[in-house]
Amino acid sequence: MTESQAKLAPTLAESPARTVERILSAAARLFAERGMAGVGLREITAEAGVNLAAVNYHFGSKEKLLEALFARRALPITQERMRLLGRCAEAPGRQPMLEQVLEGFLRPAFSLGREAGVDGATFGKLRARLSVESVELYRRILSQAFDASTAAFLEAVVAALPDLPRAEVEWRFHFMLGTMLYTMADSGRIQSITGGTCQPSDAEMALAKLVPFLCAGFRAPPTA
Amino acid sequence: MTESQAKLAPTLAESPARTVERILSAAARLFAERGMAGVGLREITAEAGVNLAAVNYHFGSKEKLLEALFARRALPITQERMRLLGRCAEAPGRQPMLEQVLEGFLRPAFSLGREAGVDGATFGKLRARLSVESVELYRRILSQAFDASTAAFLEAVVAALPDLPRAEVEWRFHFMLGTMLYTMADSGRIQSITGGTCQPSDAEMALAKLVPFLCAGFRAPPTA
DNA sequence: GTCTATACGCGGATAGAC
DNA sequence: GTCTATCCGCGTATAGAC
Repeated sequence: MTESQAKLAPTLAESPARTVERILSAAARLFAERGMAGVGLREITAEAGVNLAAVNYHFGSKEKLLEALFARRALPITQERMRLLGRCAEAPGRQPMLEQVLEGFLRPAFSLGREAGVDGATFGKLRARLSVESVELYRRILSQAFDASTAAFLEAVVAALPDLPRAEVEWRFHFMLGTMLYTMADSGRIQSITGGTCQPSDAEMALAKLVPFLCAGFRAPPTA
Repeated sequence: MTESQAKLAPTLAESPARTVERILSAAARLFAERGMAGVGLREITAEAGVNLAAVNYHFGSKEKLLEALFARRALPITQERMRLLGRCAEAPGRQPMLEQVLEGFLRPAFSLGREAGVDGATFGKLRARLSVESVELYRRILSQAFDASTAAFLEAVVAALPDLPRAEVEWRFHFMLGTMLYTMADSGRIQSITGGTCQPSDAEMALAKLVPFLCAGFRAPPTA
């Protein structure tokens, strides 16, 4: 707390007063690995090396802890998304507009979030789980974190496909969310079916396969 | 249990000895609505009108109950899938092979499972939730229920796209699973973003939008 | 302000009475 | 076969140490 502590901080110290960070870090990893219901506060606090009650003191509840964790991780993703969207432009030598927009939407989701010891893929799993739940709290968390930037991308796709009715674009955008989230979830199903030749955990490969697939789908003729 | 009971069964009876059925029915509805962690055994047994311990007596555990429930619901889906796959054929006046195969795969998932008071959509939500979890038990349940029929459909898609490398087909098949499961989950995200014009809960509409989108994606040129 | 020890109520699970 | 009583671990709340 005081400056003297910071000055004297030993190399191998327990990093006192960083309780909040330690909890967030442990919770991020454990929630993402085993889900909200699969891990208890006692395990989180043990891993973080703090007292059980610290979670409720600093965050208020297990759910609020998730909320805090999520807000922190989602921000860099949406920021990077908006930055990439701003860079999209029709120009000779560049990819078509639709490809640029989809890549701008998908890449941050796959590659970002590597802070505080939890990589982006792990956070992606947590996000994918929350995304299929119908718990009101989870829907609120996701809405708050992603709706604004996602809506901006939907508009960009609508603009990139002027001949497609808006309703059609919305359906296909919904399908895109499905492919994105299911790939982030890395459920192991496709490996189970094929024997492991296809590895959704390879983010760069997933992007390379996903963007052309989705663009072709978006460009299909409108449904009768 | 005995024949005499069946003969004398009163119209409004508590249906004794149908305890197992009553539990399965209640659990199917509640699990699908609020997820595995969101509902307790006390609520399930109360709804079923049976004693708390009956679940553990008849099934062994909450997880085993889920397993039993899932096996029962998945079977009609895979059976219908295989029946439709057998009917797929290249013929004048019919849709192209790929469209037939995808429709055969997707339609039973969206429309089937209406037994014991729980409609297909509700079961679909449960299925979608399990599908993004990394709990070993859930993976085993899904594998056991769906791997065989799914593998058969993967082969059919490979055959319908002879110019596409197998690895490419596998990636796209994986993407298809994502669109299917996310649509079944009916997460409310697309409604939240668009204001509700697109309704994934409309199974017939979802199929009509999904099949052309996916076929176009499958038919995209192979990735470099 | 931070953190700890401790207690309460509820969850799934189980042993044993009937 | 069925039910009651009980167990242990969970999230949570709080009193008080530092």
